[in-house]
Amino acid sequence: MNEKYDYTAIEKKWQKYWDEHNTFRAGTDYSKPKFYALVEFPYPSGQGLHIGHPRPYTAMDIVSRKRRLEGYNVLFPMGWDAFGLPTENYAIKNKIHPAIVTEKNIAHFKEQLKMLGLSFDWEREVNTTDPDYYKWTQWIFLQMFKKGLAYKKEMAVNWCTSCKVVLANEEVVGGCCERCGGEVVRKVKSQWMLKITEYAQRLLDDLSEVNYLDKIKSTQVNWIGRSTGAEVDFTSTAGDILTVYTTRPDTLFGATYMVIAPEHPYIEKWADKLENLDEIKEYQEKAARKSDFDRTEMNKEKSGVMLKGVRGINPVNGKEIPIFISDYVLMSYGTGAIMAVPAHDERDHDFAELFNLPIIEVVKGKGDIDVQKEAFTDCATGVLVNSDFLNGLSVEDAKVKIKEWLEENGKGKSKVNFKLRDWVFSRQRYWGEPIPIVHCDKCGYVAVPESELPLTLPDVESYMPTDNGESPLATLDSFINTTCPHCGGPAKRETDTMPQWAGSSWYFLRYCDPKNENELASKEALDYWMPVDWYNGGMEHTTLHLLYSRFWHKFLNDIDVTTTKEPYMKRTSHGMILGEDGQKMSKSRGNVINPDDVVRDYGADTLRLYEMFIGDFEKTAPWSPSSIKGCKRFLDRVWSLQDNIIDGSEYRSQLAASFHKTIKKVSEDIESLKFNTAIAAMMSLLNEITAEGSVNRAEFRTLLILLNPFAPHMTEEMFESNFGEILNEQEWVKYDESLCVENTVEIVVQVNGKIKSRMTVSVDGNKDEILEAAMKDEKVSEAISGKSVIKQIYVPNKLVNFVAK
RNA sequence: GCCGCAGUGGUGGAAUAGGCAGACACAAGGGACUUAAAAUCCCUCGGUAGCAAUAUCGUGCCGGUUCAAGUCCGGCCUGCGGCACCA
Repeated sequence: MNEKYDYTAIEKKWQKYWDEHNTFRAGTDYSKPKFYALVEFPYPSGQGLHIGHPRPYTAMDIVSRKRRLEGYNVLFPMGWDAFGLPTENYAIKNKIHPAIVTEKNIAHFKEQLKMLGLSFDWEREVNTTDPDYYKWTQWIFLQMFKKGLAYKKEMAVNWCTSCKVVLANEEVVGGCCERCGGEVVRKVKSQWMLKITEYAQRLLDDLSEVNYLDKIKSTQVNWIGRSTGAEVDFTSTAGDILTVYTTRPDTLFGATYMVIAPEHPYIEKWADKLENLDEIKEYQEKAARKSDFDRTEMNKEKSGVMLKGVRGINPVNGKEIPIFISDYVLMSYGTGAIMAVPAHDERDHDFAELFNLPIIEVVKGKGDIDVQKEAFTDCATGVLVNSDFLNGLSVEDAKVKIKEWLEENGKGKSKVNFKLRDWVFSRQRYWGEPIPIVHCDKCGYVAVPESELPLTLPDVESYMPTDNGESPLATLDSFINTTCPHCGGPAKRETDTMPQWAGSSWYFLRYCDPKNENELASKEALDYWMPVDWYNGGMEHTTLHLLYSRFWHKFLNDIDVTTTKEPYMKRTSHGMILGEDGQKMSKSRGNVINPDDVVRDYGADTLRLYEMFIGDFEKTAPWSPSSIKGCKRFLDRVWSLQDNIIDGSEYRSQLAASFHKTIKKVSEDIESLKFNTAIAAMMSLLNEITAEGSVNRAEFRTLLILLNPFAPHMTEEMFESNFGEILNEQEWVKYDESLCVENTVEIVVQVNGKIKSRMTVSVDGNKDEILEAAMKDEKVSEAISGKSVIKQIYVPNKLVNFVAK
C-alpha cells in the first residue's frame, strides 16, 4: 500500500515546511515556562561539517523537540565562532579577504546543518565577526577596562624564530612551531591582560550552585588550583626582605637554602653586591632562551647558580642560608621565591643533591624513611622534630602554630594562592576584534568612546603578521594615527586584536536578543531566558572556554547587565566520533566520513538515529559503516507498519505494559543523555508489535511521537498521512506508573546462590506461598535433599534463594 | 608525578539502593523466497564437555565482605583524557 520510504523527498519537504512555518522559532510570550538549550557554536572551517558535529547537535535537538511537545517555550539557537587562525592562514595563502572566506564557509555549514533537520531558531543566528556583534564584544572589554580589569603588562609570548611570528599556545606543538617546525622561544612583549584572578575564588565557590558533570567540575577546580599556605619574610644579608610563599610553613626549621626565579627583580637590586654577576647573567639568559616546553619537559634535571655575596636569614632561627637562582622556581606563581626544604620536598631534594646542600629532617614519619636519600612528603602521618617549639606536633597543628608565630612576630602571614593566571588577551593577528584602546603620550591608555563602536577592522594589503611580531594592523598608518578622545592630541590605536575566546565568552547572551542595537541584549530578554538550562559541548572546552565565559558572565552580573551569578545551570559533554579504525578522523589517515555522503545514502533521520545509538553519549565511539544499516533497517520497519494499521483507541492489553514502560524509559533516558538505551527500548517495542502482526492507531500514534525527536522528518510524514495532523503540534506522550508492570513476573529460584529453577508468580505475591511452592520444585528439592535449609532469602518480584548445608 | 574516566562475547554496547551477565544492534553461519542477486523473513550465535536434557567456567589481575559481587572494600595491571617543577 505505501510506497518505499523516499527519505530524500520527505526530508526536503519537512525542512521546507518548518522553515516556512517558523516551527522552531522561540516565542516572546514570557509568561510561558522557558527552556534554553545551548550547543557550542562551530568554527566554520573550510572543510565543512565534520561527522562529529551532529552528535551533540542532535542530542540537544532531541531534548529541545521533546521540551516543545511538553509545552515549553524553547530557545535552541545556533551561530558562528568565525574569527580565527585557519581562516586567516587561508586568506594569507590565497590572498582572499578573510571576511569573504568566512561568509562562504558559513553558507556551506548552514546548508549542511539544515540538511540534518536540526530545530534551530535561525532567526537568532549570531556571527562573532559581524561588526554588529563584535561591537558588544568591544563594549564589554571597555567596561572591564573602566573597572581596571583590563591592563597592559610585559609578558613572555611564544615566538617562532623561523616565521618570526608570535604564536598562540595552541600553535606550539612539542616546543616547535606547528606550521614550519621551527624553534619556538619566549619573547617579552607588552600584552593586554584580563584580571580573571580577581574572580578566582568566586569561580571556585559558585561551582556548588551548578549542575555540571563531576569530571567537568574537577577540571575547573584543578585549573583554578587553589592552595593555602603562608608568606614568610626572610631577611637578606643585603638588608632587605625577601618574601617566599610556602604551603608547608611547618617545615620552616628545615629550610637549608632559598631559590628565586631567574627573572626575580632582586638580582638587579643586588647587582653591585653579587660577586658572580656574570655567571648569574649567563644563567638568566639561558633560562630566557629556553621555551616553556624545555622548562617543563626537562623536569628532572635541575640547574641553578648560587648567589655569592648575598645570603638569606631564616626568621625562625636566625640561620644564614645560601640563595640560588633556578628555573624550577617560576616568577609567575607566589612571590617568585621559595624556601627550600629538601627533606620534605622532592624538587628541593633533587636540587640539594645536585649542589650538596644540607638536608635537615623536621618531620618524622612512622616508617624508616631516610630523608638523606628521599624526601618525606606525607602530611597525614608525620610528627615535627628538630623544630624547637613545634616539636611533637602533627603537621596540621604545626601549620597553625607557626602561622600564629609568624603573625605575632611580624615575619609573615597566612596566604591563599591560585594557579590560575590572568588571561593574556592580545593577539598579534588580523582576523580578530580590534581592541578599542588608543595610546596617548600625555594621557596613557584611553578607551575609544562607546559612541564610536564598533571599531571595525580596516582592510589591509597583507594579512601576514609583520617581521617584528606586530599585528598586520600596525602597518596601516591611517588606522593607527588618531586623536586622543581625552585631550584631543595625537594618539595611536592599539593594533593587537582579541583572541578567539572573546566572542564565545558571551554569545549565549546575544541569542536572547540578537538584533538589539542599543544593548547587548535587553534586560527583559535576559531575565527571561538566562541562565542557560542545559549546555552541552566538548570536553576540550571544559577548562578555558567554560572558565572564560563564566568570568565574563560574573563581571556582567557585577555591572548589572545580567541577573544570575552563573551562565549555565547544567553542563554535559559528548565523546568524539572516531574513524572506523578507532583512530581520530584525519585526511592523512584516510578514515574521514563525510556527513553529506551519509545523508545521501541513508538520509538524515538514519544519520541522527545512528549517532545517538552508536554508544554511550559521553564516550568516544568508532564509526561503523555496517552498524548504521541496522538503524536504517529499524526506520524501514517502522515505515512499513503503515501497511497494517488496525482500529483501536487504546493500547491492546497484551502490549499496554510495554507501551507504558517504553514511554517511561524513553522520557527518562532523553533527560539523562542515554539515547542509546532509549533507542534500544523503542526497537524492543517494535519487535513486540511486529510479533503481534499489526499495530493499532493508538499504539502507532504513541510510537511516532516517541520517535519524533530522533527521526523528525519520517515521523512527521507518517503522522500527517495517517492522522492528518502536524506532529509538532501534538503533546508529548504520558505514561502511568501503575500500568508499567505486568500482572505476573518470572522469578528465579536459587540454592546456595546457583539458579536451579524459575517460576512465574503474581506480582507482589504472598511470600510464604511462593517460598513453599519454590521448595516443592523438583530441581530445588533435588538440590537440597539430604541437607538442611538454614536460611531463606526472598526478594519480591526478583528471586528466592535457599541456603542449604 | 597528580587529577579524572574506563577495562564485559568476533564488534558497538546493555545491566547501579548488590539479586537471571551479555538487553538492543552489528558481523558471522544456516534456511526460506528468487532464474539469480539485492532487499526481506525465519533459526543459531561467550568458552568447555555432551546427540541432548544438562553440567561447568566466565565481566583486566590477586585477595576480602556477603546467602548472592560486573556492581561494595583493599592491593595491583593496562588503556584513554586533562594538568604538570604551582613551592
